[in-house]
Amino acid sequence: MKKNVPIAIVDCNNFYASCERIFNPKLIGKPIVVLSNNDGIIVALSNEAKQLGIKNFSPLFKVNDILKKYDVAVFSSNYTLYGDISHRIMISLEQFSPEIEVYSIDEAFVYLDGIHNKDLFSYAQEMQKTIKKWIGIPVSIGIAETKTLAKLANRRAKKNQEYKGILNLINNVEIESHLKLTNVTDVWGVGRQYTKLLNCHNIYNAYDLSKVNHNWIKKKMTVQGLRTVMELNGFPCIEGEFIPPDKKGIISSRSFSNYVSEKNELSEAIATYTSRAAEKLRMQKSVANMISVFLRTNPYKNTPQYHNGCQVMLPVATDFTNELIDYALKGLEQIYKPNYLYQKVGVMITGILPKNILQNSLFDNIDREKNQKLVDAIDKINLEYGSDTIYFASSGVQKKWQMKRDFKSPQYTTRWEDIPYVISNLVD
DNA sequence: TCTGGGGTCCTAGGACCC
DNA sequence: TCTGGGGTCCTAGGACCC
Repeated sequence: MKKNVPIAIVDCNNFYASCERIFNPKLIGKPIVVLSNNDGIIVALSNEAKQLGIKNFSPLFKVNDILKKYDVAVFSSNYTLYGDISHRIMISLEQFSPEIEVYSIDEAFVYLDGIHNKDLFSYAQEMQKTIKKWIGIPVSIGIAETKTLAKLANRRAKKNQEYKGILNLINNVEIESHLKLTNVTDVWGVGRQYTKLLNCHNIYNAYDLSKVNHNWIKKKMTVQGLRTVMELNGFPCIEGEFIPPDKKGIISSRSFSNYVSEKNELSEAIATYTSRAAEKLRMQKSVANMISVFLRTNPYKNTPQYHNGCQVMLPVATDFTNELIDYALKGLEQIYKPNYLYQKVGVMITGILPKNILQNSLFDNIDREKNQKLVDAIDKINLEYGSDTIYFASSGVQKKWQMKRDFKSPQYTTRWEDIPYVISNLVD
């Protein structure tokens, strides 16, 4: 039988909080929290903050008192910074294996083909030390024969001080006890709904789950559930993706800092989000033939509720910002109703195709050559001088509705974004 | 007063075709 | 009165992930 390749999952500890700490040594040993967009909820905590009993995903207003009382350092999220740190970590990991699968901003699977089992632990220690020394971020590493088991090992490594952040489950005699000590809800692929269902059938931990009947689990949790069970038993069946595939849908949406009712302000927001989505579309060298627009009031609030969305087909697939904005605004026109307190709007681009196979249409009356030069110029300037250096006037200049970021840290690693003046309205 | 944003995969069911 | 079988494509909705 073919031997499985050892898989390590390298996961940054409290990533966003750790990023904020790199450039601010005064924060070592101090509690830190990082907020979501719009400063709405907590999305990352340092260990010290966790020890104060603060929970992830708590709304800021519910924990304000405790934050003040313990002098917790609070940051708005700074994704430009975190993305840059993430990139550096991934580059460092390439020293250790030719096969790295970047799984999220703070995690990567590292395939350790050819490393003998007795050496895996020290190899992982070397990775951990390197990332701490070069970048300053602490990581935990789980090693196993499948991704699901590696994730489980990682969790165990993180939760138990004595492992110092590394656990190898390959040929590990205690594997059964590790499975029994992992709640089923903490298994990769099991969320809230499935936890409820499994608990109803007396399945409480990863070990219980590994023993279920395959037909039963497929019926209850689709083939994805079956894959999870197989993986818990050491049979890899979740494929790696080494080259990230093109996105099939690109969403851009934000909550407003204050409620918005006016159509012209909603239009500005839609134009702004469409610009972002179009930029991403061009980055992956695609075009799209559908744009959806959606809006909604605040579901938590006891005010008149309205949410709606609509899809607009484009006659010719495109990646031009101005064209996409035109169609998005037509969509808004269809669903907008006055007098509601809107909390959020967004756009989603779908029907995505590679640009290089784009066919010319007989009915196309847009000067595509001219538009191409325009967006190329915009992308080039925004890349060099920071995003939003130039933008379409329909996006608005004042942007009263724009999200809150009251606690943002400076741009330590990327120079331009925070430079305070902006060349606006060069282009319409 | 204040509750994120951006994705993926899978299935069921309807429309349509021969 | 009788009312097939098999295939494809699309969409909506539900689950999950970070």
